[in-house]
Amino acid sequence: MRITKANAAENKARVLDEAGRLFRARGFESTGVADVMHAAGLTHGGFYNHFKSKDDLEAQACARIFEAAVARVANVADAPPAERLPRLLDYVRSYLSTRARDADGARCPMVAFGADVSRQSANVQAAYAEGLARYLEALARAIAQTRDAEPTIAPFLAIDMLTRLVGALTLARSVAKSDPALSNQILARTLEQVMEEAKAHAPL
Amino acid sequence: MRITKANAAENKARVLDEAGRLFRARGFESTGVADVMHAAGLTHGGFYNHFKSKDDLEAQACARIFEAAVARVANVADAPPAERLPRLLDYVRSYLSTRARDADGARCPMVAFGADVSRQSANVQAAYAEGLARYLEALARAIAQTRDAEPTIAPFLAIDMLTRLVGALTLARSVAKSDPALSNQILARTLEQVMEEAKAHAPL
DNA sequence: TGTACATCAGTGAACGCGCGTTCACTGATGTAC
DNA sequence: TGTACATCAGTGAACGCGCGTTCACTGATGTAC
Repeated sequence: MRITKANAAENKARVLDEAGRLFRARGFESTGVADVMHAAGLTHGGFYNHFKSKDDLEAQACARIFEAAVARVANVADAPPAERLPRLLDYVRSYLSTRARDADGARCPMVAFGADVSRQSANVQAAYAEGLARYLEALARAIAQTRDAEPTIAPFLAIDMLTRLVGALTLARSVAKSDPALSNQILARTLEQVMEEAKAHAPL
Repeated sequence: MRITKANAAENKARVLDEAGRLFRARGFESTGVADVMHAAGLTHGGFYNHFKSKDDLEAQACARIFEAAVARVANVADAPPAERLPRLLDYVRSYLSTRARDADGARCPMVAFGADVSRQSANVQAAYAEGLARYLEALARAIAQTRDAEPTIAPFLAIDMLTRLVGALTLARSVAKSDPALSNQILARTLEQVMEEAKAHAPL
């Protein structure tokens, strides 16, 4: 039963969304092609009408996830001037919240895939690296706009902030079930430090 | 052909070492029980003489890896006073080196397993959480000894340092092949920042 | 605009293959006398 | 100390099972006239 071109495109988009969700929640290795297709309401046989291989799906899903992440950061930079710092702080608060930690899969691809990307194919690594570069640019732009001057150091400040966010959320998630007190401590301490740093050089 | 008790214990230790190496290089899911046994020079059938399940192996390997990591950090704290700060700086330099980044598997279990621990069984998570707690204690002790006073904030400083180390090495490893320039930048920037922070409050 | 045919997204069964786990067997070690 | 037997670490084949991928088939859509 052939289907409208538009319908097929919708189906592919739904498959990519479900893949992004499942890959982040269970990892690449533990998520089957059939799982993804069924989550999208399809049977698994049709998978290869849309993707060359599971690898191809991983790479495309990766790119899509980063697009969303970059859009969220761009939302900070694109705000009216007075809103920028508050939005940046909101972003950090949300990133390091217990709610984000306790979600089934990490929203942030760096936290969800971190250790696994370097074990995937070159395709996936390329999609990931391009996504991360874009993400860091967006973050640098957002940070630059919450500061008076020194736009040249913004890329470094973006690295500083991102390493702390990724490290803290990764560690907090990894011990969340077995040592919730330590997990909370890691989140709280890092939130405090990152917020302080973000506000330190903000314009009045 | 039965074997000496001592020999059997040696074999188990060798299996655990190989498991630690392979799990860190390929991840839990992509490392088979048979791979581990063959790496240790044994056939896979005997696996269940030593371990209840693959899960059990993962948990024991995790514990063993953290032991080694804690020992390396304790080596800083146990040094003669004048050697402590230099050793701490050496530890950080080595942790954030391109050599550590380019190794097949990350030596640090937080970087190697980060995202995956929360997908493993409760056993593995418990072993991991206990290991991380011990590691942070050792790091706090090392940091406290390179500072004049304020021993109460050492645990927080340990969290600060560890989140940066883990975040930076994770990110640097994930883009090492596709964007080496960015990868180097992340390592270099974080090294600079962490070193500065470590030296800032050191006694003269 | 209407008709006839080719296309192709989706279906469901089937294929190899690798994995975790089990099992019958071996024979030197450990132990009870 | 020596002997006889039970133990058990290691072997290699076998078991299910789930996975990525392939395939023959379906039938509505898209297209050429």
